[in-house]
Amino acid sequence: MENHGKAEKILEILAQSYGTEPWNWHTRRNPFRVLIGTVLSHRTRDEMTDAAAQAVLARYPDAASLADAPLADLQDLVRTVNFYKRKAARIKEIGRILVERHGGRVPDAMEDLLALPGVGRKTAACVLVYGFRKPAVPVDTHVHRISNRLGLVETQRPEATERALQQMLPEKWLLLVNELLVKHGQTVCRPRHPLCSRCPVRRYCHGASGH
DNA sequence: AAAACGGGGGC
DNA sequence: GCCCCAGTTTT
Repeated sequence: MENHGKAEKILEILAQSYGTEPWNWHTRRNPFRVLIGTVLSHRTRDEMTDAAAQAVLARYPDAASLADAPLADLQDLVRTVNFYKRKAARIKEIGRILVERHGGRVPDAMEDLLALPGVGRKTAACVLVYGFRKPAVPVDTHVHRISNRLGLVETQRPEATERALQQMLPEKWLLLVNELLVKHGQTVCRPRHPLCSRCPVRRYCHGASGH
């Protein structure tokens, strides 16, 4: 209610500050690309992830080819991302499961996505909203922290933040809320030592430090 | 609820 | 050298 308008206002300001350019593996409505790119991105800076994701997807553009990829080649292609050995095995296994259980395609149900190795709610939400344009909110540590700091939610668990944001936000913002809050979280509203004096939405913020 | 996983870039 | 990072899984 009160927060509906507030959330939208905040996102409008952040969109002006940071732009609305989507992350590159989100640019196509391709659930497979979104899935693989997002799994590779876990706990890894996006500039490290991008080249790896592009390389994998260029050589293995679908589930069937990924399932048959040599593990050593996958490891080599994704060597720049964090947890690369585990992730190489995971995306190969994801390919195998997609072929075996889903006809080689990415499922569009949260429950099916969560059954894939290395896929939690955040990754599943990315696939749903970026890949399928279905309503979902990817909540990572930035989104959770900033939503609380701004007083949009008062939640302990990310899943509660996810539900609240999805209810609060008009559909047009679902594609952008994650990227805008992540960008804000990386540059200004950092986990420690936030740069509140430079914050474009500080007048909405409950947790501003140093006034 | 907290720890483990696990590695390269930036300061 | 130390600290950080678009999470997920396991204890």
